[in-house]
Amino acid sequence: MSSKRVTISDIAQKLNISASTVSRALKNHPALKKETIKAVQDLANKLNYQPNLLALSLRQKKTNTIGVIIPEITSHFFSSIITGIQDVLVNSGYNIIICQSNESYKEELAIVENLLRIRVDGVLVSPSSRTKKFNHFSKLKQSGVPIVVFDRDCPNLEVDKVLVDDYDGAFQAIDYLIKSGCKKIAHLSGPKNLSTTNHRLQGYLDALKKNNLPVKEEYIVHASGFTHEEGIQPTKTLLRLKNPPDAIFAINDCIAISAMYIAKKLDFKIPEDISIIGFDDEPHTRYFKPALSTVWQPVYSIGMLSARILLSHLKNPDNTPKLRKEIFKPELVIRHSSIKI
Amino acid sequence: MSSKRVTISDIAQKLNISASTVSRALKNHPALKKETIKAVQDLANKLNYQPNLLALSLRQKKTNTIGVIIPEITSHFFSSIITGIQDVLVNSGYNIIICQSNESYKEELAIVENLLRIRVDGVLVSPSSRTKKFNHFSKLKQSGVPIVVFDRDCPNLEVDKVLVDDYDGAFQAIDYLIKSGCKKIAHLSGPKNLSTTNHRLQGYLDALKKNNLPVKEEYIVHASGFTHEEGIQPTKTLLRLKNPPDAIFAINDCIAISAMYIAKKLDFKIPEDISIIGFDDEPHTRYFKPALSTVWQPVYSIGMLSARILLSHLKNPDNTPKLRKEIFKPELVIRHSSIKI
DNA sequence: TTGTAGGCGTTATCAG
DNA sequence: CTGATAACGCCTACAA
Repeated sequence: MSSKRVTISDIAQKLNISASTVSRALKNHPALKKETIKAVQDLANKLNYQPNLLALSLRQKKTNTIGVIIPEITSHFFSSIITGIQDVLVNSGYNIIICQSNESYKEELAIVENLLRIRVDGVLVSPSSRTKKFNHFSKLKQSGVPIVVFDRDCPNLEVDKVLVDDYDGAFQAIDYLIKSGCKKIAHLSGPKNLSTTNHRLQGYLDALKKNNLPVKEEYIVHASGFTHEEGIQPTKTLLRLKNPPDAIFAINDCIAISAMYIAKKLDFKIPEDISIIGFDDEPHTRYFKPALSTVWQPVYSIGMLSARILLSHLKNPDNTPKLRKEIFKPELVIRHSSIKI
Repeated sequence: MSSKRVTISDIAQKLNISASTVSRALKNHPALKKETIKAVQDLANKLNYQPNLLALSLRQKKTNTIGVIIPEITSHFFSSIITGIQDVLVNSGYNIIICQSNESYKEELAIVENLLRIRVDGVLVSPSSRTKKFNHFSKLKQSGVPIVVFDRDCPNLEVDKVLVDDYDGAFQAIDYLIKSGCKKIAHLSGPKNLSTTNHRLQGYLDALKKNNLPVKEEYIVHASGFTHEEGIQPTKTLLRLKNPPDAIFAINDCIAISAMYIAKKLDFKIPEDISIIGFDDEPHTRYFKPALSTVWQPVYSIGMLSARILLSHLKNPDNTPKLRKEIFKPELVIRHSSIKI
């Protein structure tokens, strides 16, 4: 930061008036003489005056900055949510600090400390998959920083939440697979103890139950993360079973794509031999051969709504309305990697 | 931001000492009595004291905040660069404000104004594809804010730059295609007047020339952007030519994937009838069938180096070493969407 | 219509 | 070893 930036008192001096007059002139205070206002604004422009938001923040105890904590930014899922968040918040004059936890609880803790120090006005967070305690978030809340949790739930944490009905998304997918004739449906699940993982697993289980299909332990395999690489081994485990599945429901599209890749390598025909359904509807997926069936989530809306809810808190800081828990419905998108009903 | 946050003077009062003593105790000033230090730190912990970085920034004229301007965050390319940037900067105690221009010059202008106002210590920028004048960046520089431009060049702007040898990447790809026997090579180019677009186009042209192949105007089609959708129509234009190409070099992977998609639809066999090569090496591409040949760029390194160069300026604010222009070499990755040599 | 004074939270400087 | 003071840039209640 340069030290030679022009300030209000610089302008005041040159004009032989007081700093407060300059301050008022800059915001067109009605009680000022028009000439004064004009003189000040002209000089301000000429000198390229930029208000120092730092000083303003300090005075107003308000930084107009929001912290956003996500597991990682390179996934299309989270970066799309961020776009939704930014579109709302930037338009309301807020700055956004995006922080990646890299799925690490420890980094998440450090991030929260930092956000506290820089005095963000609010926080939007999707916790890491390794986060089991949420005290750090409670701490934020206790310090008066409103929080909205999105996508991944923090059970028992009493804050506003914007989630997706993962249970329903999974249920729809499995129900469809069964109706299309699949009987041996496997689930490439995600990291354990994550709300999204759990809910999708439960949807899977209940859909089987409802259709009187047995649950086979060996058909449920957990990937340790959400990348392609992490999908390879679990898929192999599944397809090398003596009695391999005739359908795979994957925790997300990357894993589903790995599954397609391995399935083809092992000479399974998709969808004749095996149906595959993913989750997220990433932009690439429709261009695969066969085009991937998947469960679409309203990513952009998730971001927007989370931001809007946070905004509403920032506007009425005092009143504590009852907790909001918004749940979006996902939609099954059937393409060609699963048999049509 | 809560008003009930504990400050240095809160601690001072409770301990009946002065604020300056507390300030010193908090940073283990050697001249203080150990008991004082302990008392202060204990109380600080107990009260969950968090230093107000705002006040610090105001005083030190230094915000420890860096602005990053990119066209959009949802592309894997830019989000990976950001990760490289963050890994370097966060470790050095900086906060990062990520701003999306959405490929709009106007938004870029607004972003620069804002960054100036919040007094960022430095800026990393990859300009929008519609930016033709760089006065706003000069203004930043004149205000004493160091800038590093990455990936997309700003011709005639005298700042440090971290670029990729796009010319070479294109040249390698075309040369390979020619050596593999392709004779009618088309180029799905990108938005005009972008440095990366121009350099890749030039590499394409020169590789043809070097190999004594004629340049056909109709084989050069510009996509208006970098998304799948924007690749569809240009590909159709190309493949419906009376004399369609036997190879397509696409400006990026998304466009290349669209090209593969359309080519298959129109019954071109890949790579027998037509070879396709993309640019970027996005993670999905290797899982396509056929796996996409492409040009890899060291995204993470681009981010890291840009951040490091910026850091070096922040550490020695006075001396103006001569401009750095670092150029990474891309690498051709041959998979199955192009004929092997 | 404009100026003065005080304060937001912190730390460097000078005193004691 | 510790305290008082001033300053970073801005705004606002109060005064004139």
